[in-house]
Amino acid sequence: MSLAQIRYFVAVAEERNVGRAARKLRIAQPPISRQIRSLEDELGSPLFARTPRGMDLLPAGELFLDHARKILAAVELATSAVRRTPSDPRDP
Amino acid sequence: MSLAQIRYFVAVAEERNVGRAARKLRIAQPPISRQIRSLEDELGSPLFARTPRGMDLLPAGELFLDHARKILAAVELATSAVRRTPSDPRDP
DNA sequence: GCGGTCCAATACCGTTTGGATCTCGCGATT
DNA sequence: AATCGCGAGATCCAAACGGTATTGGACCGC
Repeated sequence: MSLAQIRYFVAVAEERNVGRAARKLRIAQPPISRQIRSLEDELGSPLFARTPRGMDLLPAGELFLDHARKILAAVELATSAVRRTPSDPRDP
Repeated sequence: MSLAQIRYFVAVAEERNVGRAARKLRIAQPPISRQIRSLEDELGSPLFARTPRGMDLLPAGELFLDHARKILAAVELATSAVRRTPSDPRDP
């Protein structure tokens, strides 16, 4: 599992549509399809139901979405925390 | 930033030594050096002080270590949560 | 019913990234 | 002074990633 996969997953879950998620992320559609599938494989259960209109979150997907957001928030918190802490106070 | 980088960082922080961290992770030493350096570059501040004996955590490193552990814990929590939630109750 | 449209999935390719191996340079220890 | 352990750099190769082009399936208006 990679942070990129998690970001892709959240985008698709929010857009309920791979193509829109791709445009939002400024990336092509196929990579997102692939990463989502690979994420599902790794987790051992599908996260979305594929419909002709797009992607519907399954219960497992809803559950994972909560965790995914927490992970991304933790990453942002970590980076901003360190960025605010120069090793030398005269640095910034 | 990648989850691998975070895992490497935690291992080095715990071992205070790149070589030992490498052995623990069953990976070679140079990749870890590179990833740590790339992580520091991305964060904009060094996390370790390089000494002839190994690596000493700087204050920024201590700070990041807390966050890093939380990130990894969140990832583990997310995966185990989903793994416990088969889409079909007859699955497992 | 039939072409058009929108969707995700697949196939293939070029590039990038990541790890392994080998080597060097620096300090500490004796 | 010699050696040992450490992190870092350079290079090579394999794996992963993203992009383009294309396919296949479900719904739409006509």
